[in-house]
Amino acid sequence: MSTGLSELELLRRNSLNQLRELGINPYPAEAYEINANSADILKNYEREKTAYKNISIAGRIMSRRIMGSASFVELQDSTGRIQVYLKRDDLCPDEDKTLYNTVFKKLMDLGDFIGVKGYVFTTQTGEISIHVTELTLLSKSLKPLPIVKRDEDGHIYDGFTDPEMRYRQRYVDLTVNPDFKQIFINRSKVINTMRNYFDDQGWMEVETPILQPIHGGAAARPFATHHNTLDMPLYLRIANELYLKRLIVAGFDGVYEFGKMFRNEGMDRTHNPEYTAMEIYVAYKDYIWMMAMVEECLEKVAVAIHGTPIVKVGDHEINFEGPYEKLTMYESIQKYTGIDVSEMTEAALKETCESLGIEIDASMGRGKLIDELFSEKVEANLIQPTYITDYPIEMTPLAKKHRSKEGLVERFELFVMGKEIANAYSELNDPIDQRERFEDQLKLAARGDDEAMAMDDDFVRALEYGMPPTSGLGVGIDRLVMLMTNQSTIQEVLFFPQMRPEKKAKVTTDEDFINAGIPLEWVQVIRKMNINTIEELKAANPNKVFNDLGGMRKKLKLELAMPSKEEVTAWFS
RNA sequence: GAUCUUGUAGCUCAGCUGGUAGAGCAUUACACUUUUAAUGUAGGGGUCCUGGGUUCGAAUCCCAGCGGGAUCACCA
Repeated sequence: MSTGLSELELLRRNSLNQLRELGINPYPAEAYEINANSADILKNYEREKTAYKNISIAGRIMSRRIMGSASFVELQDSTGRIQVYLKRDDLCPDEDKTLYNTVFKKLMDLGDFIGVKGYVFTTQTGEISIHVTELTLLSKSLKPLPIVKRDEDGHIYDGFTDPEMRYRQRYVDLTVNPDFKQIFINRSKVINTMRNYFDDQGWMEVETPILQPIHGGAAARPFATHHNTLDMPLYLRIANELYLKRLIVAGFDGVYEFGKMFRNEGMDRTHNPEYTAMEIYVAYKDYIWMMAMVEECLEKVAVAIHGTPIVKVGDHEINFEGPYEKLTMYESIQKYTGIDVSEMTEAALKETCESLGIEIDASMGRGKLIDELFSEKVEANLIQPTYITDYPIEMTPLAKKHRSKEGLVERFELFVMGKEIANAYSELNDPIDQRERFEDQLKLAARGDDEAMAMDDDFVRALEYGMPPTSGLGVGIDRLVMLMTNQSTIQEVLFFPQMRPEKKAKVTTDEDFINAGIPLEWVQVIRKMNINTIEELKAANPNKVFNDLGGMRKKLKLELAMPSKEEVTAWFS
C-alpha cells in the first residue's frame, strides 16, 4: 500500500504490527533498569564470577546465529559488544513458546534494542556470554543497518566506509563502526583536560556573543544575517578575541572560551565553515610566559589521551613535552631558504618572492609578502612542535610592538605537522597604537586586501579606559584533536561536518493520488506501472494508461472492477 | 572555484570490445540445543544517479546536470 519503502522495510513494518497484535509494545515507555555493561562483564567476570549471577543489560542486536531452539545474539551497548545466549526452554519454561519461536526468531531484527536479564557464563568455545532468562523488546528498528562483519582476527568485511553516508548518517556510522566513537571520546578528553587545567589556575570560562555587529578579531569572510526587531545586519563571529579582551578590561585576570567560530570560506579536509576555537587571555603575562603555559597544557592533553607526551601522527612521532623549538619568523625563513629578509624593503621582497615562484599581487604589503614566503617555504618543514615568533607588525594589528626589535610584534604561532594549531600575542593595550593599527588596516583594505580588519571603536574605547598587560592565546581545537587522534581530515573529528543538502527524492503520497481522483486500490497499480508522481501521470497518454491498467489487472490477477475510460480520463484533468 | 575520479540490490562490490543484470552478506522459508564471518537446502529483491544524444539495441560509448571522493587555490 505505501511506497518508497524497500522490501526489507516493509517486512519490518509488518513485524511491528504483528508485535502489537501479540500485545507487545514495540516502543515501551517504561525505563529498563540495567546493572551491567558489556565492557565491565568482559573485563571482570573471570575474576569475580559470583558478581554476575543476576544481571540486566540492554543494547542493540548486531548479529544473530539461530540454531533451532538455541540462539546466539551479539548485543551492542555503549561500551562494546557481548554475546547473549538464548535457549528456547529457558526463555519459555511453559508450554507457550511464542516469545522464542515467534517474537525472537521471526519478529526481531538486527538493530532492534532489547533488554535481557540472566547470568554470565563461558561457552564451550570460551566466550563470555549471557544466558538469558528474560527478554524484553525495547525499541523496534524499522530501517536495516548496514551489516559489517568481523572475523576472529578483527578483519572487517563489507565495511560501511562511504564517507558521504558516514558523515550524513553519523548515527549509523557510529553504530556499525563503533571504533570511531573513540575519536569523539578523545575529543571530549582534549577539551576537558584543557578546561580542568585552566580552572586549576583560577581562570574563568566565559561566553561572548556569537552574533556580532562588527566581525572583528580576525581576518576572514563572515556569515551575514539580519535582526528583524533591530532591523540591522549581524554577523556570526569569526573570532571572539575583542570581547574576551573587553573582559580583561573589566577586571578578570583570566578568561577563556571554547566556542564555535564561523567563516564563510572554502571547505576541505582541514576547514569546516563552523569550527571550534579556544581562546584564553591572562592579565599581567606576556607571550614568553604563554609559551611555557602552552607546553604544559598540551603535554597534559597528550598524556590524558595516550598516557605519554609522545603521539603517533601519520609517519611521525610527535613529542608534546616542552620546551619546544623556537625560531623567529626571520630565522625560520633563513633556515629553510637561506634568505635573510629582515632588512628587505617591500620591493626587494616582491622580487624575492617572484624569483622563488610564489604568487603575489599588488595589494600585498611587506607583512603579507613575508607571510606568503613563510607559508610557501617554511611551514611544511615544521613537524615537531615549533614556535615561530616575532612577526612583522603589518600582519598583526592586535599584538603589542616588540620590546626590543623595531618593526616586529610579540607574537608566536605554534606549528605541528606543518599546520598552525595555536596563535598568541602579548596583547596590544596601547589605545592610541591600536587605533593607528586599525587605520593601517583600513588603508590595506583600500588597496584591495579583503582580509584587512575593520575598525572597532568600542573596543578602542575599552582600551582607553585601560587594559592591563595581557597575553592571549587561540587554539584550533579541531586541528588539535586531529593531531591527538591521528586523523587527517577535519570531518573525522566533527560529529556532523557540513555537507551539501541531500537531494530529496520527490515522493508523492497515496493521498496526493487520491486527491487527484484515483481510487486507492488503483494507486498501487499506477505505481507498479512506474508512475510515481502526479506530474508523471499527467505527462502520460490517457489511452495508454487505460490500456495498461487493464494489462496490469490481468498480470497481477487483481479482482478489481475496471474503471471506465471516462473515469480514467478524468484523472488527467 | 579548477582538475582528476566516482555513482549498479538494504550493505560491500563484479559486470571485458555495446546484446536485455550478477556475487557475498543481509532478507524470506525449512532444518539444526554452545555457535561465533555459524552451517545446509530452496526462494524473493534492481528507475544500473538524472536528462539528452549515437545505435536495430546503452549499466556499458558521447554530452549536460546532480551527488560523493581526491588534489589544488583561499582560509584556522
